[in-house]
Amino acid sequence: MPQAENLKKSGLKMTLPRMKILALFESGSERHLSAEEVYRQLLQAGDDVGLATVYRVLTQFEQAGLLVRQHFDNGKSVFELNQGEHHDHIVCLQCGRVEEFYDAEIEARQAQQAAARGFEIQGHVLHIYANCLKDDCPHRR
Amino acid sequence: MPQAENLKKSGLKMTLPRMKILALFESGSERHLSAEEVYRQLLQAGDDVGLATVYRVLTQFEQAGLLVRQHFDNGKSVFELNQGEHHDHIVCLQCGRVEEFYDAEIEARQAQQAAARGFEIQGHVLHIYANCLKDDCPHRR
DNA sequence: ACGCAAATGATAATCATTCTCATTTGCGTT
DNA sequence: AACGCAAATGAGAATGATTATCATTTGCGT
Repeated sequence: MPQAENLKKSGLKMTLPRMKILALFESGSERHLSAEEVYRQLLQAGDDVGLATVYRVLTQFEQAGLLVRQHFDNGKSVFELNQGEHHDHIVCLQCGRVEEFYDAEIEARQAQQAAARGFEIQGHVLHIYANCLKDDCPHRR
Repeated sequence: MPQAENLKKSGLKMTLPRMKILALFESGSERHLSAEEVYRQLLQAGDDVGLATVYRVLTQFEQAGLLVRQHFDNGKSVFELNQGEHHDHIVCLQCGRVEEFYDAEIEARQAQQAAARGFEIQGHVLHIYANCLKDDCPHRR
């Protein structure tokens, strides 16, 4: 029961809502979920959780390092399982496809830029917006 | 009167609130302003504008390409004059201070990463979140 | 100067998220 | 296996940023 282990390590009790929420991400039909989506999926599954709890738990999981939060330009944010390695996102403007990438040089340069200005870097967001050239992507302009 | 030209080109009437708001950015004591900050500065200057108008006008200016909007992870967004050249942002999580930077290597790497995955890059968002070490920055939470 | 669509300002509404607090629950201890 | 209590929860109120509504005002072409 790996999620239980993770909860314990984070100093969080193994409560029903927490297990359910973590299970949602780990069963992972969808990798990225907003708080509202988590809430709706739990309700549909017949679980009686409060929206406040969903927000609380997601935030705790983020702080515990179990989840990573992504804020998008439209003001919404989604969570995804933290699978260890940091990555950035490239998003297709046409079809919404999301791919992940990691570039050590980019990471290093960011650290340099921050340090050079007297900032202690806490994190960053790098979203590349693009058009993908996949066959099933609707390429109208 | 360059701002008047810009307004006309955008199909927007040359109204008092719009001139005032644009002038704020062009006189540019501060480069990045939130809607709330624009509102407060106008009130302080004795101009009687409504907050709704500020939001409306900022959005219109963004659509007209006069301003660029930056969404930050803390939920706030700021506007800055669109001066053509691209740059990224580093934001202090404590005091909200914003600085700009540009790193050619980061830009080049992004292009590579996108191309390697078959994406035609259209744009990107790179926000570094950090704590600044300035004296007037409230380092309590 | 006239008229009318466009723009404004005051306020209500919305949306995502956080807070409050009375009740419930997990879990270490008997 | 029941007890006790801090931690966690759920319902709803509160918040903060932004958007919508609508009666009044204003820019600007005639």
